[in-house]
Amino acid sequence: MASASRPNPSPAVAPADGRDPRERILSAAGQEFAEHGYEAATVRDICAKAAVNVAAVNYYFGDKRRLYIESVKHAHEERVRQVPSPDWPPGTPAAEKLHGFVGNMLDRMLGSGQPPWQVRLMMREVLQPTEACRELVEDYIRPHFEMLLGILDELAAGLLPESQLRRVGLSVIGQCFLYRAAGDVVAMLVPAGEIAAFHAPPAIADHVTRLTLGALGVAEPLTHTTPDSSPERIPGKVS
Amino acid sequence: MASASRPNPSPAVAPADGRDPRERILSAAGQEFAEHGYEAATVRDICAKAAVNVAAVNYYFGDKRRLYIESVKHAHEERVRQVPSPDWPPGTPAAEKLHGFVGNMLDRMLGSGQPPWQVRLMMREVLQPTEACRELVEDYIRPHFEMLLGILDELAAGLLPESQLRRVGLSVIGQCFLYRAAGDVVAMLVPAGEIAAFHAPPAIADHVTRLTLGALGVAEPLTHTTPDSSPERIPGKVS
DNA sequence: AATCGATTCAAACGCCTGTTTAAAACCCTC
DNA sequence: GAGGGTTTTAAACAGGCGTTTGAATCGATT
Repeated sequence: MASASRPNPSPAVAPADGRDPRERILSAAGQEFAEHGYEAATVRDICAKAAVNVAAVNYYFGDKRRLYIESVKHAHEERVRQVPSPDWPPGTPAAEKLHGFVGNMLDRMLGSGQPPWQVRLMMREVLQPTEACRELVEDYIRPHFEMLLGILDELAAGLLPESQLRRVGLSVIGQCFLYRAAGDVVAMLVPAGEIAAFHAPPAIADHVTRLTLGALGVAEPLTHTTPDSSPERIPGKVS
Repeated sequence: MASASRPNPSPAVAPADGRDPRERILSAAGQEFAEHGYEAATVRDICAKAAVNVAAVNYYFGDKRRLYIESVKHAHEERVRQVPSPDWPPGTPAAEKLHGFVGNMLDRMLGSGQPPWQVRLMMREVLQPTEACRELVEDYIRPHFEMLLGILDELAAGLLPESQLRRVGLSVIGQCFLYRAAGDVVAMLVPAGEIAAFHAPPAIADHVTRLTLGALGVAEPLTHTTPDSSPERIPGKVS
C-alpha cells in the first residue's frame, strides 16, 4: 500500500486520459456511479473506462466502498472549482441577489444541456444518503443555504424569524430541485412546446424569483401583471 | 406458462401472508425494489420474503424485469385505493381547497411516520424513470396536477395564462417534493428542535399555502404577520 | 382409483461480481 | 548496470446473481 510518491513525471503517451491512474480511476468511477448507482456500477466497467487493470482499484483504494467515497469527494471538489459561488458588490439590491442566487443554483443543478456527472453523483447522495453525505452537506450545501437565508433576511427587512426564513429558503430550493430530480416527469406534464420558453433555467429563475418576492411582499403579486417568458422586471435592478 | 386460472379457492393455512402466491410475490417485490432499487434487489430475497420458491418468479412473471413492472403497477393501484383524492363540496373557497390539496399531497408523500413502500417505489420511478413511468404519470400524477391547476386558476381569477399556472403548480409541488426526496438533507440543514414544529406535514402545508396565496396576491405577504407554527388563517375559511 | 394439468420444489446452470494472488514490468537510485 | 521499491499485469478465487430444469406434489375431474 503506497500511493504516496508520484513516480510518473513524464506521462509520455497516456493510454486513455492525461493524468495519473489514480485520478483516471476516480473520474471513471464518478461517472459510472453517477450513471448506474453504487450497486449497479461494476469495478470492471470502471477500470475499463479508466484503462487500468481491475486490481488497480484494490491497489489504490482498498475496495469498492472506499473508492465510492473518494469519488464523491473528488466530484464535489471538482464541481466547487467549476462553478464558483455567486458574489455581489456591496450595495447590490437584495432582489437582484436573489435572482442571481437562483440562477446560479439552477446553472449548477441543470447546467447547460446535460448536467455533468458530478451533479448527478451528488444528487444520488442527497436522495439516498450514504456516509459521504454529511461531508457534502457541511462543505457544499449548507454554505449556499446560509447565503440564501442572508438574502431572504435582507428582503424581509428582518421581519421574519429565522425559523420562517428557513422555510422560505427551502421553498426556493424545492422549486429548483423539482426540475433537477424529477425533470423527466415535468417534461411529461408540460406541453412540449412550452418547455424551452417557460421551463428553461433562465425562465425558471425569473419565475422563482418573482414568486418569492411576491410572497414576501417585495414585488407585486403574480396576478398583477401578465409577464411573458424571459427578462422580467426585478425591483431594484438598475438595467 | 399459465397463471390464468385461480386454482386455490380455499387458502387453508397460508405460509406467510394471506393471499395467493402471485400477490405475495408482488407485495414482497415491491418492498424490496422500493428499498434497494431494481439492480440491488435480488430475486432470491424477494422469494424468501414471499415464502415461495425462487422458480416462482419465472413461473408467474417470466423474469425479473417483468416482475418489476408488474410490482410498480400493483403498488400504484394499491396506493390509489389507500389515499383517496381530496374532494370538496361546491362553493368551497379556493384557498381552502389549495390548503387541502397540499395537505393531501404531503400526506400521500410523507404519510404518518414512515412513508409506505408504495410511495418509495413510485418515487424511484419519478427520479429515474423506466418503462413503468409513463403509465404512472398519466394515471396518477397528471390528474392531481390538473386538479391543482384548476384550484390555482380559481385563485388567480383567470388572470394568469395556463403556462403561468403550470409554473406556479410546479412551484407548489416542488416545495413538497423537496421534503420527500431530500428529507434527510433537510433534517441536516434545519436545527433538530425545529423540525417537529415547523417542518412536519401540517406545518409545511400551512407554509406552502400561505406562500402561494401571498405570491398570487390572494393573501397578505409573509412579512405582514409573524405566524407561529400551526393553524394559520386561510382567507375564506369559515372556521 | 386413475388421470391430467397446474403448481411447487431442490438442485444445478452459466455468468458476473468484488477481491486476491504472485509474477512480470517499470523506474529511479546507487 | 545491478538492486529495490513501486506499479502493472493476467489469472484465478469464492460467492452471488438471474434463470432453467425435471421431477415431485397437489387438486379437481374422469
